[in-house]
Amino acid sequence: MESSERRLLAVVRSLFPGVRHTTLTTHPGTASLRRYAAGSFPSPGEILALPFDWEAVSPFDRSVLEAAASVPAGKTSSYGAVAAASGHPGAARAAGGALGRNPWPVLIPCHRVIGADGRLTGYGKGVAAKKRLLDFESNRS
DNA sequence: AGAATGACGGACC
DNA sequence: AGGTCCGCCATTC
Repeated sequence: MESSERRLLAVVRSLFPGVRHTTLTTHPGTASLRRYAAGSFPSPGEILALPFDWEAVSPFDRSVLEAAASVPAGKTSSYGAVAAASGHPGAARAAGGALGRNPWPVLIPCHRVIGADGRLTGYGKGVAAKKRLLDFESNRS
C-alpha cells in the first residue's frame, strides 16, 4: 500500500539524515529496510556496510552496536556476550546502555540481544515490540 | 571531577 | 520459583 511506502521512506530519512530526496528510493538503507519488512533479513555484512553516521556515537557504543549487528536474524545473544565480542568483556551492563541508545533500531538489531537468562529485559519501544520482532524473525528466517 | 544511571549478571537467600 | 543484594563498566549530567 501507498501509505506504508511513504512511512518507510520517512523512516529511512530519519535514520540517515544525509539522504537526498532524489536518492531516497535508491538509498541502501531503504533497500535493507524493505527487504527486512518482506522477511528477507539483511546479513550482518550488509548491515555493517550501510552508511551510518558512526561519528554520532561514542567509540564504545560503536563497538557494541557493531557486535550486535553480527547477530544473525533468527538468533539471539546476551548483553554479556555482545560486550565480550565488542572487546569489552565484563561490560554487560554498559553494553545494555549502548544498545539502549541505538540510533538505528531494527537495522542494527539490538532487539536480538537479550538477558543471559533468556528474558527480554528491555527495549526502547517496549518489550512487547521486542518480542514481536523476534517472533517475526523466528517464524520467517 | 564526582556522583548518578542503567536494556547486566551472578550469588544468595 | 521469586526476590534481594552487590560488583561491574562506560556514559551522562
